[in-house]
Amino acid sequence: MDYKDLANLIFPNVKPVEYYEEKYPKRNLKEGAIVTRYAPSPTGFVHIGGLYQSLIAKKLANQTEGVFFLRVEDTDQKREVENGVAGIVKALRDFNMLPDEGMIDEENEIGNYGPYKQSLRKEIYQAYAKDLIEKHLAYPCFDSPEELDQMRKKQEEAKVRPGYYGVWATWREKPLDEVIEKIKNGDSYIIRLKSMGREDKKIKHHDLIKGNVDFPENDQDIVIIKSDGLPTYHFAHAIDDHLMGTTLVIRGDEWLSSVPLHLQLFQTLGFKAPKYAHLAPIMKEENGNKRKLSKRKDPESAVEFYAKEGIPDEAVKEYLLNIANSNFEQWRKANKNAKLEEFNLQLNKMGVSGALFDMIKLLDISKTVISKYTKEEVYEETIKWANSYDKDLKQLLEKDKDYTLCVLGIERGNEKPRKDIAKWSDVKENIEYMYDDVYFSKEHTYEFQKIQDKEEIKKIISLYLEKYFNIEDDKQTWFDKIKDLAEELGYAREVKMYKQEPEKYKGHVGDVSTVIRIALTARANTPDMYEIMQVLGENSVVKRLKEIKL
RNA sequence: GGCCCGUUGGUCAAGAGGUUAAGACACCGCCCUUUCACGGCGGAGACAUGGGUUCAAUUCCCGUACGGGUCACCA
Repeated sequence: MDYKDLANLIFPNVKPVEYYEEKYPKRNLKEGAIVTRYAPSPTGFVHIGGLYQSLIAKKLANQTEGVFFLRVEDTDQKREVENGVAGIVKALRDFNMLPDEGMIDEENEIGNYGPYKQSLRKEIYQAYAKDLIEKHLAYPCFDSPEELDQMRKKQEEAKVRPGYYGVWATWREKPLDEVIEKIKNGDSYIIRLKSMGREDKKIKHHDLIKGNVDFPENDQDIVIIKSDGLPTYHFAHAIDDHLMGTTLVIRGDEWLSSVPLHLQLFQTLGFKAPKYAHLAPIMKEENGNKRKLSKRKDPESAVEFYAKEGIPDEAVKEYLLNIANSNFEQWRKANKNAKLEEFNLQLNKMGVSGALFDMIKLLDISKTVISKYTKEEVYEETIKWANSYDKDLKQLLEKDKDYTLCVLGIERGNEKPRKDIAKWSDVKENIEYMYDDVYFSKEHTYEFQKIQDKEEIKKIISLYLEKYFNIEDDKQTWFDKIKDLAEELGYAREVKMYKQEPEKYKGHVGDVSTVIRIALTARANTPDMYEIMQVLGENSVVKRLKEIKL
């Protein structure tokens, strides 16, 4: 009996590794092309950090004419969630970030380097594990989880480094007979890597984001195949990214400390290691401390949150790019209408420590993004959102599409477009009062400001209607007439005049126009009143002003 | 605790051995021929800390504090 026999006993039916090396040939891409991936567990939940990773990965692949693929890491069956893959694909689709290769829905995939779902690659991992066992670079270990726990406790008490290494690695050099007997006996076991690393030696790693980082070598005999026959993350990572031709691994920096292990794995398997870029996480502040955005505590950690709020995917991506490269802001300033695709992302410009998530900044970006939309785009996007989250709004918008377009077109499409919509869920509040049926179905409390006297208010409104209101007027005429109205009632026709000699007037034109604005809309703040009147039309304006109950 | 990483205004951040230490968001004030939003102008506000090295350090080195990550048959 030798190690070859042992390997055959453990994995009698797997193909030789050469088969896979041939089946997945080197990719034929141009020099410098980056092959990278997003490799989530199929929990169905996509974290904003996952989107961030994907965005960066996809961008780098696109920039270099490389490949961005989606691999599903479902080797932990306990965490499996139904339709988890579909949830991930949907999130990527919503953000227009579908991969070039990999899973495209729950079951299906595209690309020549699959399967892209790890549970379907079981025998591939086993083939390589078998190869390692043959070479005595891996071995079965029969310690139960309970025994390992006990060992760890002992190590803690003795104040030594915990783990399966050195003298603690009891199954590492057990006599073959004993091992084989246990296997034949049907005992449960796992496969461990036989680590050649030494803790007192350093390994150098150059990370594309974090820079040069030195670690002690890995000397732990880590598990590569679990007792259910599936690989651990580490082993699957090495096999998959080798076979799939990954050149750059972009992942969260919680993996940084696993780099020595991963490099060792690539080396032991005879693979060329990819480059790594470890991303700083997106953080949140709590009680003065920073912590990662949490799935449980922070709704904004879920990609779905943004869809629900109605924040356009473009805005979220733009915000993420802001965090990723600080020169993005400059670029955006110089290229106001350029597409995100045109921005050149650079890994070496990424921050090394986690940024606090800033919703206010996101909303500011979103406002700007939306302000550039045409009224038709606003209409379409709002309907799309309302269809899922606000049926009443959908109905309101669709009842009279032409009218709605006029409402959405107010102060839009010019040099300095309005920026009052930060998310689609703002739209309702912003436009509802422009619809007569909604407007008249509600009781309004008119909160007048400087001019409170009811008689005065009535006088302003009635005089305006009798003498100055004409829907046909152009903007300048309309404007002049408001001034005339103010003047006739003893208000300054220019604010400046009032400020110079306040004692001469009852107030100024702004006070008067505010009365009309509030009487017309029941709101103190609105977009340009001339445009509002034009959209409402003569009948509505007259009706609103006449029927006001003070 | 061991091992890694980090620390520039409230937030995101640029930056270099010698700078008046950028810019964006937020905040405040003024202006923009009537509100709000936009836009313009201006304001307040920062190099965690102690030692070195140096003519000179926020920038380089060491320590301290603080923060983050990691030490599974989870990824």
